[in-house]
Amino acid sequence: MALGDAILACLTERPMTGYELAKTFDTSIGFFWKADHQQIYRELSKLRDRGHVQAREVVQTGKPNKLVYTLTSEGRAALKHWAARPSRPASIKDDLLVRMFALGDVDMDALRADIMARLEHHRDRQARFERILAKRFPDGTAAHADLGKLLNLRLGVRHERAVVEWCEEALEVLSGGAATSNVTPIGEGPREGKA
Amino acid sequence: MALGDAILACLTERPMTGYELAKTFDTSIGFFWKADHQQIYRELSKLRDRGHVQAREVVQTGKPNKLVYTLTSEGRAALKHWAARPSRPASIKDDLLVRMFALGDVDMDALRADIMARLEHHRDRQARFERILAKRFPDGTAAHADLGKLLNLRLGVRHERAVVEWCEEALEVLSGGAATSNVTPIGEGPREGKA
DNA sequence: GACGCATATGCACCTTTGTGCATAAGGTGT
DNA sequence: ACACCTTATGCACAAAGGTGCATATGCGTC
Repeated sequence: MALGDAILACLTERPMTGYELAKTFDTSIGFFWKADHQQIYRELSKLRDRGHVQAREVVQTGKPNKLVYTLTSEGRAALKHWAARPSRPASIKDDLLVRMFALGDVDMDALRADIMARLEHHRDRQARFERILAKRFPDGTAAHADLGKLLNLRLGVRHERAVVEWCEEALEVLSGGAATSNVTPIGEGPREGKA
Repeated sequence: MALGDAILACLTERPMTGYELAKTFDTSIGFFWKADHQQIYRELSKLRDRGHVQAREVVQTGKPNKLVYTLTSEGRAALKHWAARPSRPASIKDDLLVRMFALGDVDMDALRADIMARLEHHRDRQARFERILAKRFPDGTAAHADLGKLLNLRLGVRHERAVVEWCEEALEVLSGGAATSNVTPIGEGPREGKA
């Protein structure tokens, strides 16, 4: 039932329609929690049934009427209650790692291409997070309620950076050349960050 | 259908029973892919129906007979085929990040306690990965077929290290004291690794 | 002797997630 | 005129994942 709570968390910011929530899940909170619009609409109905959100219909012309969902006090309490229990660490569950595990039975060229694509993907995300950080929190400071968002972005940067470094290492190791050696202790390599 | 492929990947090492696979999913490959025994047995039946694995019954006394599953050539081909398509990056989906996002509506003491528990958890995992690395790959070298396992462990170390550093940062920022400031560029802090 | 633990397999149910499709209207491009 | 994108909501079905329970037995231990 974590998606429901993620939606409640979004609605603490401001009331939103399902459509807006879907977009939010494509950007800010969606960086670490993917959900498409069907899931969100379904979950919203459930939350409404439980009384955690309240829907207000806004009549529109030309477009279908929209339902603006507001967090109720019950919803806020439910979120607080949920947040009070210890979280459990999520597992990584990445296809690529399964491929790596069975590296002996895998086409190496495809694997290398895959890692290269991933490298770009994670570089992109790292850059995106850094851009958002610089824009939303230019002094590295935030009001209390926004501290979590700042920290989430910083985790994003750290995580993507770690994966980027790993992709680079993997490509080097798998390049065939110095294949089986020259692995250096982690955290020693050149570091081109904002140094 | 990724769990099925993860099982096939495990079986490239050697034939195993469902029970052994469940244990494997608790240790090596399970560091990044959790699955309990029910899931594994279910998936094994499916894989057998598809002809990707073959079951051989081994009669035992005192214990229920066991079914040793062997990867068939069809299974190996299916794995290869699956591995050839580009992987898609997994999202993080961590409860803790949702809590952080809604930080204004959350009990701060519980949140801090949660982060502290996580810090320990990730430190443990980092240490475990480093221990396994040192034991299985003492020279940082591996035969081709094992390179993926080495790299996976090194990703594990990198990932856990990133999260550990973030937990420390989060605790500092949320400690109330210098609450809203003193965030330094990432990748600059003291680094107590094997330096 | 009762209790739990390791070995070994599995069913049934429920929740969560993913995919495809449907509706509805205005705007933009060709 | 027709195709396609954006806004806005939703159903139906299938696949995947998680929880609890059931079975069977030998071994150690309290």
